[in-house]
Amino acid sequence: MNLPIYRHLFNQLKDKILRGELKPGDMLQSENELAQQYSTSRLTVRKSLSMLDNEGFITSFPGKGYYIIEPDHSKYILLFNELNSGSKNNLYSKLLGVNATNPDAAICQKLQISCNHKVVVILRLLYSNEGPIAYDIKYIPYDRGRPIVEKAIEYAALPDMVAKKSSPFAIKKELCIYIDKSNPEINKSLCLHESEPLLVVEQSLYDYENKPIGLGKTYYGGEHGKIRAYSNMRE
Amino acid sequence: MNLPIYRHLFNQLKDKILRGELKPGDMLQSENELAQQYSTSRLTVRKSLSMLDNEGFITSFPGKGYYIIEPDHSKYILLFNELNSGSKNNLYSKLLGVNATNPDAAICQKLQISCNHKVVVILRLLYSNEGPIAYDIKYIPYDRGRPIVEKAIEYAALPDMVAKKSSPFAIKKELCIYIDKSNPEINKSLCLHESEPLLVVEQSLYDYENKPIGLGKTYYGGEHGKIRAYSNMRE
DNA sequence: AAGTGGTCTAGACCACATC
DNA sequence: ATGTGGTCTAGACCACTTC
Repeated sequence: MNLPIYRHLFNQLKDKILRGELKPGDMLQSENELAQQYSTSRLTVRKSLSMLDNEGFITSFPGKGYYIIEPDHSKYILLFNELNSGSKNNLYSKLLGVNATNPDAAICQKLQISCNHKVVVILRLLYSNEGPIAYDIKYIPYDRGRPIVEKAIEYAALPDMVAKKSSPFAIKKELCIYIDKSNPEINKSLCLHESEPLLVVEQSLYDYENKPIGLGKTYYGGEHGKIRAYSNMRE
Repeated sequence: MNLPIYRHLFNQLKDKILRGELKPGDMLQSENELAQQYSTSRLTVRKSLSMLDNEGFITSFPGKGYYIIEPDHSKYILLFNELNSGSKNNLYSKLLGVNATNPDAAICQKLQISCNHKVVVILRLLYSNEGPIAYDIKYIPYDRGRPIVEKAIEYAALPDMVAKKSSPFAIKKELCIYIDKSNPEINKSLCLHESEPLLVVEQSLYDYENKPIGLGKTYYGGEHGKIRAYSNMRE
């Protein structure tokens, strides 16, 4: 035990919120009142309150006070990495092919390039000990001096393929999850007998000026197509 | 302009990180050094650094210093509300039916209740000006004094239906996205001619003791089955 | 022993909201 | 005029790491 004062106050206030004693819209005591009650300084109280703010429980208005927030129930955290599927099973990756081609119009549009712009296409099969899991395809515009190392191609997730340049923080990502029919190529790789609807996770990567720098599609077969997300409430 | 000092320092450091001048693993200058350089106090420096910490750029180790973090490229933010589909189109809700029944074994298992436990089942159709979007079904265990108001049934999202008791913060959510075939009932509502694979968003709600308090499934027809998520990089 | 971050105090001045 | 939160100072002591 022997928590720091700010931790103690934080826990007490958070508890009141979680138990419903403090409801959305309610105003908290002022910083000075809390400082007196807990026999501490204003800074220590502010530390507790800023933590509650960071975790989405309260906001403050200059000259007015602190208020309990109306929680946003639509927000979820989604963890997605095509090479690390929820860490439930070991996932392996096998390179099926790499080539530089002119992709079709839909891909060109998504990458915001002209149709004669060369694109590196990387095909991979993702599988576990029990068999194939997903068919994975990446499109990376081929330009400037951006080398793609062989090892990266087989064992890297999309962000790590393209984020070599500049900073790994200067990257924006977008995910789109939808249904698409499999094609003969995918059927063969995933051991499907006929064309089936598959769950597709499409990953778009942009640099800091919003220029597309990579596009990935992962087609999950049968029972493997389950994407999960969680509320970000602290443990 | 005239930003506060801590804001100024925060921006400068964040810029260095985004431009790649500071890379993952690099150590920052010490609090005292930064305080001297910016002719300010240690507290002001600490404010900047704690903001960078909160936004996932750096960590600190007592006795050692501050270090740039290896960013987690698998983290996404997913916004889901069955009644507010990305705010692109106005979405309406029509109540198809409400009844209290004993649901099948799969539902009972997910709600962790016995098979003779009554469950309130709510069926809704979600549609826009252009036609039906999704078929929505909720399962809420019927027990204790938890009244469900009529208006809530037609116009509320699942978290708002069940979070009346205690605090709206004391709720854990889980989302699972997968493919399922439509049944005749769904076909009729969504104007489908035959059984089709649909994108399903399954929402599980738990109270603070991890007891299930609600289950929702939303079946999206055709082109409407697109779920998006974004990296949490600021603005 | 010296330097680092973690916690904390006792003040100060400001812009803002309320009355 | 008073109270509120927002910013900031100049100290202090502690536990920790490194040398």
